[in-house]
Amino acid sequence: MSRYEPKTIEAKWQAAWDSAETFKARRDPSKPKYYVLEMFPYPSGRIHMGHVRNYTMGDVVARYKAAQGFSVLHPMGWDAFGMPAENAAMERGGHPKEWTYGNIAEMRKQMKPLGLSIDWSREFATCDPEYYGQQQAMFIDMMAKGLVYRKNAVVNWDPVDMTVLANEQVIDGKGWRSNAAVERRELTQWFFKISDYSAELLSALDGLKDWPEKVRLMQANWIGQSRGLQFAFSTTGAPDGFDRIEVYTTRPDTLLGASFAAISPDHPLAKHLERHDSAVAAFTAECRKGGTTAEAMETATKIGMDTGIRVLHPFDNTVELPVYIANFVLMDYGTGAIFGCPAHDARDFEFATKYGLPIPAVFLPEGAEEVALDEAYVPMKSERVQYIRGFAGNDLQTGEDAVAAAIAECEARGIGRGVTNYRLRDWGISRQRYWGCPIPVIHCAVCGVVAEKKENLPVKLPDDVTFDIPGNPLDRHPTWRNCTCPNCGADARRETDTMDTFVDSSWYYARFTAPHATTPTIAEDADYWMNVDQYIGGIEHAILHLLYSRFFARAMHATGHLPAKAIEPFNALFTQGMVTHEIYKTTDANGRPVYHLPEDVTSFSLADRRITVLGDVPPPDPDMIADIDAWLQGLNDEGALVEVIPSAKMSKSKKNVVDPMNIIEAFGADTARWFVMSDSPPERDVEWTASGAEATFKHLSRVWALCSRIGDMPADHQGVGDQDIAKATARAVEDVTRSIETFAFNKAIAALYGLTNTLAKANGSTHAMKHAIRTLAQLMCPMTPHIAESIWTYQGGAGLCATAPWPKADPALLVDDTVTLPIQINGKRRAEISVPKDMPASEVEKIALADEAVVKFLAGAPVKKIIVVPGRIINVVI
RNA sequence: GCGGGCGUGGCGGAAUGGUAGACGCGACAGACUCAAAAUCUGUUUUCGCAAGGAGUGCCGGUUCGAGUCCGGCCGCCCGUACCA
Repeated sequence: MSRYEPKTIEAKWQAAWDSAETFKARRDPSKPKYYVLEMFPYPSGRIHMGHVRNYTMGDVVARYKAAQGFSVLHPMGWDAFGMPAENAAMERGGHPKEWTYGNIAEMRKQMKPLGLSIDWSREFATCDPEYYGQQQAMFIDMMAKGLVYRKNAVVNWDPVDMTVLANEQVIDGKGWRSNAAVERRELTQWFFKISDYSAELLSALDGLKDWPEKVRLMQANWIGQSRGLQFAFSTTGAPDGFDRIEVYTTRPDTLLGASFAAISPDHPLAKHLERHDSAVAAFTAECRKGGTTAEAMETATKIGMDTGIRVLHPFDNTVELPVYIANFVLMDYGTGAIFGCPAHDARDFEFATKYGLPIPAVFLPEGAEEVALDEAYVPMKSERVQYIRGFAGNDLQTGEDAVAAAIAECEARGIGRGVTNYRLRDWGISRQRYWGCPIPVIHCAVCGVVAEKKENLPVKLPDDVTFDIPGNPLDRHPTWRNCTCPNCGADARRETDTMDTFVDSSWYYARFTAPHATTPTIAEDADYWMNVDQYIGGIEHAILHLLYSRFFARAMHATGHLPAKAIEPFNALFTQGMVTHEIYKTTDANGRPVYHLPEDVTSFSLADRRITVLGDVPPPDPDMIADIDAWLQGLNDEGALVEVIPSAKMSKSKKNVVDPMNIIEAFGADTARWFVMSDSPPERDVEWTASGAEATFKHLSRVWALCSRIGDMPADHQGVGDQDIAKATARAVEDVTRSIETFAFNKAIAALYGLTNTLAKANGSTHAMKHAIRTLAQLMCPMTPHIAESIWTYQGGAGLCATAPWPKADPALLVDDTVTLPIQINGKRRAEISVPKDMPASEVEKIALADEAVVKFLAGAPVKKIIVVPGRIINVVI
């Protein structure tokens, strides 16, 4: 066996897998199936270490499950629509299509050398007409089911990208991609009725046992269920048509603490008033101005304007409350109007204090006397309080009980009704962009909005477009835009909005089960392959992508494209951490930071200092160590001292990136794969270090050398310690198996180091050594499949290592005949003894008490108690 | 503010309530070498020559026994927010 040359063997084995179609997913009713999916990439043009980590994790699971005898589906595709392609076209010319498919080809070329066990025959891009045509078909089906609608809506308008953003895409008042301050505009938009499923999307979270608790919580908070009372105030002095104002409250138990009512600046009453009253118009304009930027949100003070209108308290018509327009009341939550209870709401308190409104307390801490409040008293709803202005239930009760009693009482009196509210809004999917899935509808002067006929699908994007003017090229493309009505044949006009790219990624997992079908899915394939057994991706998709996918699976079931069992499409979810790297920074003459690529700096360890300098500087003479500073001063610009900023997410602007291609070139894919799986637990960030990568390569070289040594052993070599080798191997099988099952890849790798070290020191018989290293190859195969194949073949393994059944540990080898038991005295470890594993506790006790060290420690003191945990520990209490 | 997570050697991190620090990095020493690199063999929580102490952010509790469970602090990270 020659030297370890990853390049040679990796290309060789990848070709062997290809020609054997090792990873082709086959529907095999005789086998259990396993569907592993990693979140598919956006084709930005280059793969990064995050991709390597994500796809290696999925690959470890896929290869392991295949070895366990599952029929595995492990596909790959491209989330290929979206703005960057258009931006590239605007900046550099060219066409989004060419840019996208060029990037896909480039990234596929970079991904293949990783040796992932992917069924590439199922590959597709969401911008393939074959894919988005089926998406259009489903859109039409969803229209028929009433899951799609159009409405005028105030939307978040991104002035840079010139498009509408969903609420989910607005972060701190800024566009999630452009980072530009979002404006408000009113447009007619297409929506998916995700809110129909609010209650179910929330309650079904409980069933997702194999999802991270964190993700379930984030989704639950996003859906935002609340229970409260909706009721109407009667008004006095209001314009015609506004004799009632509906309000929603989650604290109806505090109704007798009401001191004002407030409506949103976007409330219909406010809009009516502003048309007739310039002072109101000025005020509402003021409210709308702020409130988008991050600082404005932080510093926003509560402002209000008394409309002069009064409402009557529902319990007492003689009590009148003023109606304010207030900037902190949101139109799109509840009814856009509130009643203010300053005593028990911090926000209302601030408002009432500012405008001199009364602050009557409704309840007090248990046992307290009524005193003037200097801040709002807002106890937990689970806390018991003393009601002094209650109207339902006991005087002493918890907030929860009081709310329930208040709702019941109000319903009985006919004042309002209990309502469950959700924060989740319908999903606005219209985008005024070119590079997306066209919404397949036609606007006809006679028939109105009509769905395109399915036989005319896909509604393909036109190729002849330009991006020299901002806005949507589809809008100014007459031959594409003009069409005939599918209903009446009259001249009509195509919808020019395209779909949010989150729609594309909301069902790709289902499409992988039948990627080239002429319907969105095929029942038999979906039945066999769904659900995704293990989904792997970044935590950044905890809310949007995963919530939309959960909705879409339900919609696909409702429209007959997925079986009922697939409405929760992802059985298990794993969210992996990022790959981080140090940042190397110097400062230029103007004091501005300058960042340097990892390959452009050199680090040394000198005494207890770590020195990092620019350029490829040879390490200092050991004699200089005494005077490092003098040595440093002797360096020119080339060797300037570099500031090292620890562990940050890899980012091009900070130049702390390591190109996976360079690593594969230098050390091979197996090294890259092993390194990203070692050290850190997969859910945490992993720091990429050059020394770690090198150490990995050295380790794989050692394994290679070990394989070579075993291969050179004479067939009749007897050696010693075969039993120990068999035990160490069985132990490793057990540990690696359990670790992979629990996603503890770092621990699996630790166990593999352990077995390698044992074998390197062992001198067993040729037979025992060969068996052990073949097992080692199999255990390494999910992580480092190429070197595993070479070892497997070299040591006489049959067929491909990738298709060999996963090794099983002989349980007899996992238990030792003798065990070492530590002896504690009063909980402190003082000695240890070695005893046969099934020695009765009474015997163990005797031996322990007779132990020399124990006798010495006891010093004759009487033993109060002795605890023997079989096979574990002995504790003597004195 | 609210919700969640996490605090263990120089570093990344192990540890079903049962020998704290597996495994890796780094460092140190030795072998090989004219020398260096590579490789191999050791050592490496800390105080102590040793015997023996101490030790998992801090304080307290439960337990024969606590990194692990409970209560209270401190610190860091993530998510989220005028949600009535």
